Amino acid sequence: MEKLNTDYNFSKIEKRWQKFWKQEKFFEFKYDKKKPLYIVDTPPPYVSADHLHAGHIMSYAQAEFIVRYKRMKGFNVFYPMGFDDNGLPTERFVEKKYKINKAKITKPEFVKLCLKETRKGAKTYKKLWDNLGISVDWSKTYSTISPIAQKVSQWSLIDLWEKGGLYQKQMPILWCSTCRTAIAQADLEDKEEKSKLNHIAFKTKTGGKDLIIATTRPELLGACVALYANKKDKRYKNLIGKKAIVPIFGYEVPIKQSDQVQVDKGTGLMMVCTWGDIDDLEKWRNDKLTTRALIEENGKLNALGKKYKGLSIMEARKAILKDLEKAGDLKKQEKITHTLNVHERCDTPMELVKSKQWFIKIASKKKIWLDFGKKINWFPKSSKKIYRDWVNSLKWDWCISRQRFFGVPFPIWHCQKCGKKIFAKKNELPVDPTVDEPPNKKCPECKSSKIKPETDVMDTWATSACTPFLLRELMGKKNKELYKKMFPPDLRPNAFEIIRTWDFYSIVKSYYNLGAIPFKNIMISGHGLDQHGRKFSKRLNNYKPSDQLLSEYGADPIRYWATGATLGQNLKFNEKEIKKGRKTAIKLLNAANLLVLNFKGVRLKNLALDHKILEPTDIWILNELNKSLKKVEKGFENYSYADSKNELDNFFWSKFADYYLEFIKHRLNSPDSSSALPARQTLYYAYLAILKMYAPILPFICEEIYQKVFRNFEKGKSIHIGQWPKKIKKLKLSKIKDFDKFLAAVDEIRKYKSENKISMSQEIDHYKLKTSLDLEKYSRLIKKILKIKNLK
RNA sequence: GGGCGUUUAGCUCAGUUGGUUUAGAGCAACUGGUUUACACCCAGUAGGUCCAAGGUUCGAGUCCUUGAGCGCCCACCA
Repeated sequence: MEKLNTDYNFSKIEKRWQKFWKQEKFFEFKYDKKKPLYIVDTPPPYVSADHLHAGHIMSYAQAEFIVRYKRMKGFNVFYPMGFDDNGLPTERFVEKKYKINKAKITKPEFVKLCLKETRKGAKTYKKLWDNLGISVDWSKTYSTISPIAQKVSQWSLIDLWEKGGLYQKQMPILWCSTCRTAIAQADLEDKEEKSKLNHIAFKTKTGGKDLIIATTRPELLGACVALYANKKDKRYKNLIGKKAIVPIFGYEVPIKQSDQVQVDKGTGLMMVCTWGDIDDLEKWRNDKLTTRALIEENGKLNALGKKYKGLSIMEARKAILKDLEKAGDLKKQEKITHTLNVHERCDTPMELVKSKQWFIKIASKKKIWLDFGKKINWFPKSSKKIYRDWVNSLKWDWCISRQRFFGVPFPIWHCQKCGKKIFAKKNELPVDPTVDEPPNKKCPECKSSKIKPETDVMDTWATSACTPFLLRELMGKKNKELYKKMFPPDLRPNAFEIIRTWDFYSIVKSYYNLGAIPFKNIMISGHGLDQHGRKFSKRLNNYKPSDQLLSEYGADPIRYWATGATLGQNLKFNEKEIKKGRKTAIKLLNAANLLVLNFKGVRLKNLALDHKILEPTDIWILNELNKSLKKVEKGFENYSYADSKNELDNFFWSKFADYYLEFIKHRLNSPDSSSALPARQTLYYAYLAILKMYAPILPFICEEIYQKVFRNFEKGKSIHIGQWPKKIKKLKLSKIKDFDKFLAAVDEIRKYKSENKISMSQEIDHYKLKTSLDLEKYSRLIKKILKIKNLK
């Protein structure tokens, strides 16, 4: 046993064991038939790693407590880390960082930059996770642009096609005119914006009164296809079925009725354009209106816009309003604040544009998604509702094609002659149709060799949603038994905001591709917030970079802070909680030193608990240990690491340190070795159990103490592998039936001394107990512990 | 407008399926303590109309109804 330095030099300690774990490859997965598997499908973070903060630390640490617990429990844990480096988020990051003009850069040049940033980001993350003690198997890393991920992702797509879940169609779709790509419903976000409600006059053919409509989007005037009023509205009742003339553009549109039109909103008369919003789209579909699609994919007005052709949306808005004003048709402008759907990556208001895109059928299968959701265990339970609500709000099929550079290509070619879609062969993946030839180089239908590649790439989620069945590919198919066992994974941990994307899409893909749920359990974490409860953000400048946090406080104390949030709840950054973690580490060191001190010169045999010689105090603490162990286990089993930590703190600080250690000091120091031996046995056993229970939360300090104090007497090479403590059996509980009275007596005397300002170590002559206690049994002990000459 | 979460000590939060005449913890405050593991400690004290109002019950922090504040999500965007 080695004496420990209680100065707590965490950076030295952390580096030492980080190196050791790496050298010994403890976290590398090796298949072992005898051990049960535990597979974790952890979120592949985006590589834009220049803003890592306590929130990232929190959510990954919380899942990792469970990982370490399972590994100690004897599970064969597979915990690889991926990086999500393809698709729009990466492109946006690179564009911003290098201030790229997309028109002036070639695709290969751009992709090269993306890959460069990707590698950099992955490196930053790896360093952070290592420093934080995230026990990832780095030998099995993947990235979503890597060949293996492309292969799985393309396989999934072809499989979807074969199963009828995939289709391509020309229709109005959600479009981002900044990113110049189709987007999905899940990529939208709300944003409040100030705008103007413009009252615009339409004329009727018969030359009656002006018809005033109110709109926030006057630039769409040239796309107006109808006016709508409610038939209950007396003002417009007579107009229904008649026609109105669109100002400036001068063509006629029908005036129709709809119950959806609210009489008291705007002017009660609304214009429908193709397309201004989702409501327009629905009316257009239901009432089979003519199309006058006006906005192009480049976000500009097309020829239908006549003299406004080529103007951007905002330019056209300005110009049209000016012309309306000139003509006297702009009757009124109201300032309003309204909520817009914007693209979450760039804040651009979403447009509806007619375009040919690829879709996965989801809107018609809500019942299946809900059923699958029920088959998965959600922690906390309430997070299942977030999922359910999202499924119920689905309106669109999942548009998975993106008109971008850096992503997984569709493994598809189109025959120019007969229009047949030619898919790559499943065993020849991955392919890039813009580079690779289609199978047999000819259309299988019409034998034409005029074949064009599909140039779209996939939505980044279309790849990351494959991770449940990508993980097993990392191990290869050689071991068929293992391959089969590796799906579905046991745990998916992630934050609540990607339930509607990563989790939902994973369920969709696993349903189509494998007919099964994608994971058995899901734990949902909250956000890390600043001390005022605000999100960490660059703009607010309200966080310290994560590497600075680590070098300032150490990994173990920060991990301790991360246990502070109840599962699924947000957690405010709290320096005091970090300090509490630091104190716990130091207290563990000090307690270990007490142990070392009392084993000095003692022959270290008979360390196993000998139930024949245990005294009531020993039995009591071991029994309390049993109780705490059960609660700590229950906490980890339910992904409630916070409960585990609270129970553990209570046991270690209050019961073990403040009571038990005080109770046995006199025995350890006494020459009466028959009493010292069971105390030593119990001390050794209970302390080691505490250390093991803290290990998932404070991995570094626990390994330090384990290696320096216990390793010579214990079989385990590391505290982290298969070392979870077991319940102590055969305790003679009949001996401690009245022990709570003894504890009450101790409290009573401590209080007496404290209130009378007597030091605990100062001996007092007499004390008469109020607590009724078997004095014959306990008075000797109490006199020793609390220094009393005569006790009654 | 709809939904979800949240509201408990000065602060940060626990409080399992309703159940002991006294609602917990940590931090902060206060009173003490050289107690040879630890002052990064120990003993103790004080501090609460459990957001509000109603209801169910022998019994409500916990269940129901209504309302308010805060946070998030969704819809409306004429």
